[in-house]
Amino acid sequence: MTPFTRIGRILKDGQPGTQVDVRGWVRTKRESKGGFAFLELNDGSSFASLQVVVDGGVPGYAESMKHLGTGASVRIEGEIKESPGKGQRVEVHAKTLEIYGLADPATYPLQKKGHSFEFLREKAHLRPRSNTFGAMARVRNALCAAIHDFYQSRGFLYVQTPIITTSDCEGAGQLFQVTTLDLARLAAKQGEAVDFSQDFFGKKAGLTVSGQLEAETYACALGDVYTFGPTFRAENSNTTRHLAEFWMIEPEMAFYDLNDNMNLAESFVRSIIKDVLAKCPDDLAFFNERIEPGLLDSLHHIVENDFVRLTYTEGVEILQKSGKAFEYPVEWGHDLQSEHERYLTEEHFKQPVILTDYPRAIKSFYMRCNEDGKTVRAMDVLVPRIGEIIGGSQREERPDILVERMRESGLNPDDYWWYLELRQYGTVPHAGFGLGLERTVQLVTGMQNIRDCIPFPRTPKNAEF
RNA sequence: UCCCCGAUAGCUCAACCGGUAGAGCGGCGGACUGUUAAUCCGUAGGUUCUUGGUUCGAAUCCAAGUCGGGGAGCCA
Repeated sequence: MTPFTRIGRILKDGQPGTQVDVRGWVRTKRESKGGFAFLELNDGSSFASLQVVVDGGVPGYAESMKHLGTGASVRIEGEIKESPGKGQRVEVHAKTLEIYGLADPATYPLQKKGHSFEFLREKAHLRPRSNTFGAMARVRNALCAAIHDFYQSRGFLYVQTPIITTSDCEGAGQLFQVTTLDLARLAAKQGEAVDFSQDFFGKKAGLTVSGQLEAETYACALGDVYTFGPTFRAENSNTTRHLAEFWMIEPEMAFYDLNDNMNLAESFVRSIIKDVLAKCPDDLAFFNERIEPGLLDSLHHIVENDFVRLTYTEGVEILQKSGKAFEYPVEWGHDLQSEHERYLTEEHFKQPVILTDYPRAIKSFYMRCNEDGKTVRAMDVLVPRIGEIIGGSQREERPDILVERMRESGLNPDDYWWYLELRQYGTVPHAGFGLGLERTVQLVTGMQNIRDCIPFPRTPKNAEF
């Protein structure tokens, strides 16, 4: 137990007459020269702040009030009382006021009034002190807890897959290179090939773009596993839904087919949203009111209704019959454009959609080939506003076909010798998928930009902090 | 990476046809015995993103660059 009380607790069930010690940061100060002041104190334990009434009789009142402003950190000892004012059940009447640190109002960047998210991104070290980012952090935390709960309660093993990898070309995105070689010296020796045998790992290494291949090895031994860690893509992506560093949850299940995979994905998404709705009502009410009107309705709708499931081919037919003038034509064999996905999930079905059985030419080598020879057992979960939130598939467990698909994709099977051995020794049908954590935070909070759904976003030209 | 848009006070923005910059908020000073983005009065605050060009004169027009936003692609 801490020697002080967290504000969320006081607001929830603090009883009038109780003596408390609270510590936090001043959000606003409303001063009356009549001899008292109101402080809004926030310590991150809840969305709402605590109103503290500081009477002129509190020791050091005049000196404290002269300097105290938004952003200052304080300790207050006082008594909980019923609040006569509107907007709060209880408040604290201070008996003592101790200042830990002042925040010069002339230079402190956060004002009482709202700031643009662009501005706050440049103040990533201070933005958690704002309503929006405090709420985002609590929702993100609740989501992470819900994710672990979901898998732990189903007996899945949490497996840590490597962040540094030497399997180049895992099939998704560009790798950030990891090296201890002296790049300046190499640059001076232009024209000569780089000798990676001299590098730290003895070969070219990079940051992982997916833990899937390694997760498969544990699924093919222990049954149901999941990874939950950072993922890196060195793509020059400049959009509201891409990050160079993001977090991904990748469950991988032995003896699952595509249908089992879809069932898990759907109950997963619905379950974690349900948990966050229950755990973060105040934060979500704020997002619903100030960030994305209609958010709560749309989240409840997702929780309470089945996802629509259809094949890629059926999706293409719906799009072609829609009569909608798309910027890009819909043609079987081409990947669906954002506008197509959005039409399906936002206009046609108005709820999450799981698309399956994509053309094999546009999907990764590890996805299981269908008997028709044209499609693979892939699945994408599409949600309104965000688009793709999950990508997954039943994996190709037949060694000969897998090798054929690698060659088809221009990969050298020798580089994947250990992955192929999973199929040579005791191969099993299995499936899995990847859920983007930040896209889920976007979905749940209604935040427009994924850069505001992670504490310190990494995007092209941005790795400050 | 491509397309479009933008960069002016601490923040959000305005400034007509090219004539040396203005508001709200915030800050500071003052008023107010219960406020809730408090209110009211006063006040200070500017290398108009950078470099170059056109012009008697550029925040304004042109070029390049940098950074930011939206859309697209890549995907989660």
